Amino acid sequence: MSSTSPDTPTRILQATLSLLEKTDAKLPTMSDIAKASGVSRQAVYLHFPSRTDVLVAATRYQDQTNDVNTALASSRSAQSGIERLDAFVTAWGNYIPRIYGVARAILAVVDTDAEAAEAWNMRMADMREGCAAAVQALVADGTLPPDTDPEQATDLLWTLLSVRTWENLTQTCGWDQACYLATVRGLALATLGQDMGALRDVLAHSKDPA
Amino acid sequence: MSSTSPDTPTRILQATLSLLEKTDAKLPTMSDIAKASGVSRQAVYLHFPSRTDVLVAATRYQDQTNDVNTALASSRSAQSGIERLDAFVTAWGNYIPRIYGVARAILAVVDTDAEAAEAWNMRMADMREGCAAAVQALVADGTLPPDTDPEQATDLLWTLLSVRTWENLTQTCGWDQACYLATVRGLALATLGQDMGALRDVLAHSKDPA
DNA sequence: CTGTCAATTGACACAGTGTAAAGCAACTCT
DNA sequence: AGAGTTGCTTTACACTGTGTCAATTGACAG
Repeated sequence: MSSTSPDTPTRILQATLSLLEKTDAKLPTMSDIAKASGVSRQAVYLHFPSRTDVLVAATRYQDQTNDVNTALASSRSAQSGIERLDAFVTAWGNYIPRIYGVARAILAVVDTDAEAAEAWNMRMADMREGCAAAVQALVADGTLPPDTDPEQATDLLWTLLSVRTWENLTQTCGWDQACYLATVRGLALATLGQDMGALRDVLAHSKDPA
Repeated sequence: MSSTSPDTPTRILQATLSLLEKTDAKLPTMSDIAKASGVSRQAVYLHFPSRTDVLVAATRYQDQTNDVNTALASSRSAQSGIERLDAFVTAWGNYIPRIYGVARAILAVVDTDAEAAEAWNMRMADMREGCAAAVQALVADGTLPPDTDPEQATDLLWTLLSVRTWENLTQTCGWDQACYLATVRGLALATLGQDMGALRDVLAHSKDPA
């Protein structure tokens, strides 16, 4: 299937992704995208009505080729709530670096572009469902601390796992991925899992953040 | 002193702040700023070389009039490390809503504008010193969990107190400020303070997040 | 041979930033 | 009072980037 070159829309998306993945800050213009795709600038408009649409389509294409859901599915098969939480945190935490280049581009235009904001919010809503499911599993186990509102716990987990948090710790503070992951796992379990014994078991085969 | 109208640069900054504080998303253009300041667009360029400079100067002006340092100073007079941490988290957590409008504007251009990024990073570096000082106070008390690297604890606290985290919880998730503050205080203390007894004391006169 | 489709070229409108220059009104200095 | 200075205005322009439009080309299918 890679023998014959893919159709133009696909080539544009692939070129856009490759542009976004090189982290040299500057966001690509339509001309950049066209040049990288090997087509004229107008040809891009033939397939995507606006720059935002290209970016949004690129994220969808990436999600599709990376198959997020498969990555996150493993957490659904976990036994206990704690294990499920940990599996979800781990899966998502390891997925973020793969999407960061594109996420950065979208996030940069989210403040000014309603359509981009919409697209990003939908994507994050999907992820939030994973958080909600993990919290529900904790509730079912009775592992969530009794004075904790599930809704609020979901918000908290969702914030902890946000791309911004990942960005802050790994990009700005310079943590490596392993350290990020260990910390975030520990934090999620410490915050949402009251059963400290189970917590210790899960953390046992995980390196310490330090 | 408010009897005579302030000089033009000041009026521009004040007008910019008032534009930024109405949270109707769209960032003001130079024309918007000029109009709101009651001067011509070119007059703005007479005092500030670029749009970014206006935004940056506006944040400085705001910090100056709000006197951040005074607000954060209270944390320095705290007795124990735990109390100091809590005072710092509370002071900063309550300061964020006051600067959010402007912060949003700066953050929106940070991804595309190196100068804005520089200005924002400096501002956040100041805040980070407060985090570092609070962590140091914990270290001095021996209250920081023994396996925790102070540097890393600072990063974590800094991330927890980031504007993005505040934005996520209060703006996107719709938490009210009291709820945000209670949660963040609890999280900071639970994560960085190992002395659970002292923690409970501090949390005693604070409403529960729920 | 003729349509049709994909893409190209070139031109244009529009918004927003930033530069430049000429003019104008008020204030100060001596 | 005259001269210069300061602060601002008006007008014009260059430049970048987005998005639209129309005419043209090349290839392929019926």
